[in-house]
Amino acid sequence: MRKPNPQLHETRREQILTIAAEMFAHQKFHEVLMDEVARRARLAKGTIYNYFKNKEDLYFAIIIHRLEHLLELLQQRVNLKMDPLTNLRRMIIHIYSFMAKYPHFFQIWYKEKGQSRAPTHARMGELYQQIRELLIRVLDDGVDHGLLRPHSPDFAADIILGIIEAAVIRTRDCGLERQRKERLQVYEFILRALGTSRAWKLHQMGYDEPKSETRVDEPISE
Amino acid sequence: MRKPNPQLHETRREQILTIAAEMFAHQKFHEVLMDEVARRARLAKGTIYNYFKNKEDLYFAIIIHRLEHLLELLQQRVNLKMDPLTNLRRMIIHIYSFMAKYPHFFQIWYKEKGQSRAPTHARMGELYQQIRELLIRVLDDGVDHGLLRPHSPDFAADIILGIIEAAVIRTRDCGLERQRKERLQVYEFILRALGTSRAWKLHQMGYDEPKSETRVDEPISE
Amino acid sequence: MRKPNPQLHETRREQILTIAAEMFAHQKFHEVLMDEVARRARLAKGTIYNYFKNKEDLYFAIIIHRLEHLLELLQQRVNLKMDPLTNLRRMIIHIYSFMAKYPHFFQIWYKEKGQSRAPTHARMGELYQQIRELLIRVLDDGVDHGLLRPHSPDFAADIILGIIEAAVIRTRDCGLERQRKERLQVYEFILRALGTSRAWKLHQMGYDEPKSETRVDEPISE
Amino acid sequence: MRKPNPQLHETRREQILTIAAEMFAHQKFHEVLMDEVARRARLAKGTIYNYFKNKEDLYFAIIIHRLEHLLELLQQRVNLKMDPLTNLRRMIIHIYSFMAKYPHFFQIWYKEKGQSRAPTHARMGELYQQIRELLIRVLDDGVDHGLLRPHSPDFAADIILGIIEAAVIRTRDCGLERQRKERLQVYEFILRALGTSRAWKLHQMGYDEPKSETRVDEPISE
DNA sequence: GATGAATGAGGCTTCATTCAT
DNA sequence: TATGAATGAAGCCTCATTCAT
Repeated sequence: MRKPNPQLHETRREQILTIAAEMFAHQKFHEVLMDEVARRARLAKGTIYNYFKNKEDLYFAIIIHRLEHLLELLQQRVNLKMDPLTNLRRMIIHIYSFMAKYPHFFQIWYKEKGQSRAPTHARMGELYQQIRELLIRVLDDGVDHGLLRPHSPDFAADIILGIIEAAVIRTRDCGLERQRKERLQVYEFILRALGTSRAWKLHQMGYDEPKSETRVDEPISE
Repeated sequence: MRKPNPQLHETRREQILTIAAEMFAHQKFHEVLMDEVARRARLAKGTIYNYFKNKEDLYFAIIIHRLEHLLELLQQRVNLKMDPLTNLRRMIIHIYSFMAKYPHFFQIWYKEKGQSRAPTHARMGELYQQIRELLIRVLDDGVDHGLLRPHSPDFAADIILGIIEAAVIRTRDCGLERQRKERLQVYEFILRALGTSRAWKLHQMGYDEPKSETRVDEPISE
Repeated sequence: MRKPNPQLHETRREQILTIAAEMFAHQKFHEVLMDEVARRARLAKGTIYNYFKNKEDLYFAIIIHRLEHLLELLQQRVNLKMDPLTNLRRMIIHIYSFMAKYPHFFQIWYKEKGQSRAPTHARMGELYQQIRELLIRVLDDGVDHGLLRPHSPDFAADIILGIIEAAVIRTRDCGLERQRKERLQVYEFILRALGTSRAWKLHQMGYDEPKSETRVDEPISE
Repeated sequence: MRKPNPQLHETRREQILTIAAEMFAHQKFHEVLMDEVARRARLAKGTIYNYFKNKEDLYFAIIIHRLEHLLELLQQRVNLKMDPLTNLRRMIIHIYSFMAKYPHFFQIWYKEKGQSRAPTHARMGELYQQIRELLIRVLDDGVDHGLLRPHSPDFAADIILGIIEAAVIRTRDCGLERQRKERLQVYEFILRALGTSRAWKLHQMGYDEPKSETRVDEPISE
């Protein structure tokens, strides 16, 4: 018997996750076959079941896995002690980039969100809430600093996420340059809707786009 | 001699459509059983297949059926010779109301939109485009009248639909009063983002909300 | 209520029989749909059931109907007081022509014959036996007249029918001229196998082919 | 680790083939239930589908499997450098024996042959042609050696196969001894029809039946 | 007699999951 | 841990037959 190798185990798990994510994104749940998942992962069917309890478990693991990464990334990039507009901009840019980078994951999430029944998977709901709350804190901070007009932050947060989603779908098949423009357009759209006139001036002067920010265009390492 | 009765045929078809729409909205495709559809429609299993070729056909018939109604409604309510803000407001309000009224249909549509592969059902794509084009014409008209700032109408149309979707999901389980506020909030959010200062003034003076408009709160007869 | 019209009833029945025969000949039993039979007969599905108890009844009715006609024909054409070779020749020619003319019927019969289980339909077995017995009587007569070598008439009868079947299948898609040659070849093959040298000489002198015989090439009226 | 065992796979396939062959021979296609096939094979229903794509595939696999065995056997037993009469005799005897031994298979083949539409299964047509061509070569050889009268070998081949079929059906329920006589009778019938007088003499002297030939009565191992 | 919508038993087939190796 | 043949519950769908009109 081989030594249990947690490293290898995690790698295999991720492989399966990646492959399955692509499949679930393109096909309905019932159209994705465990046989095919195994075949593409170059594993025996039974092996899949060493890593995931069942098909549904695999399905939700995909969403959770990605959401955890996204949350982690956002927590790193957002600093409530910094400029609120920069934070808002980063939220938008990173969520957009993340969704565009993992369209497969995103589409699954997108599908599940539309499902109204009680949180299909508790952990998924939790993560979504955490991302949403981070955005709300950023928005509140903007209001406090007189950069965003007073507004319902709940409403704004949900609508912002909706806008990003719509933008990602729109530019699903576009190149990076086009996507970079799109996410800027999204930011400006939101700034027009929520920002004070001061915020708009600052934006036009480039104060919400520090040089260091340029890194977001780089591939986001997982 | 039993006469063929096309009237009855259409009625039956609609009955099945309504019942199935509810089921597909609450459950995934593979969770909806044709047996159960038949049971709820108080019909024999085989009878369903006299009206729909198969399960998928039934599924897409639901989407198409509702989209046709929505397009018809919008075409009735929007008049390009009238005030552009009123038209925009009506588009938003009616799309929102329609989606809120037929959450089952909406959720199916919402799920299918996320699917990127070639138009699963050509007719569905057609109808979506027609609704989108109507919205674009309204936006262009707004720009021409100096009520909306110059902007990319494609971008704006997709983002507006995304916003409405997000708002509908947010208020999915709320009462009518709450939903009425929500859709107004959506309109104002979009007006802030796209409107000129003149448009905002007109809105605050109520020029974009003629009294006759109140009817949209009434149930939309099918 | 219309007067019951036995004439019309029989006509309808034959129409259905003819159409169904063609279908059963080209497709397996389970591939033939009552829906399709009705459609081709330009009748409602239920109407078929006014003429035939069920699908199997229709199926066997086809075979029986044709076999009755064939037997009747053979009884008319064979006269045991006449030349045995002529009778044998006529048996072969008429069975061949009948099978070639009604390939659909023939193929059904052919399929059923291979089925070993107890006479699927008693009447069908009866008719087959009657045809076979007529052939045996002709063969016996030939032996009695010193035209056929002594042989087992049971064996010969079955083998002759097998030869005719094989020949019909061979020339299934050939023209009338080709088929006329084929059936002559069959007769000669059998005469070589069973005939005495005297029989062969008579055949070559044309004694077994009186002029009146030419009529067999004409369409066989039903 | 469970090794893939191609041997076992083939064995299972043959098991199913054997069981299904019996069922298809006794019942019509639509009367044979896959459930029953599985039950008799002592396998789960789904397992059948690991070996055969569907019911039709299983059906044709039966025919093809048997035809391949028959062709192989004939190729072993026929040697064109040897006496043509012996070869003809062997062809007849082996085809007869094979059909009599595998009546189930034979009946399927018999049924399918009557079907005129384009080769339902290309491989089946191929195999049939190969057997037929082998027989034609034997007949041609006989003519070349002055043992068979000049004749159309196509006609003769088809008629010979038809005769054998008819003989097998006749003796379907008879014992081995009776069948042995029957196939000799078939050979003699054909020799009378096609043979020269020299051939008949050689036959009566036993030159076409070398002692080693008696083995054909032994069970044909599969 | 004619019609054809409705019926529903029962077929074929799928595919997630298990488990002996 | 890995394998993949076997499992069998359960789904979709068909289609012969009925029966109210």
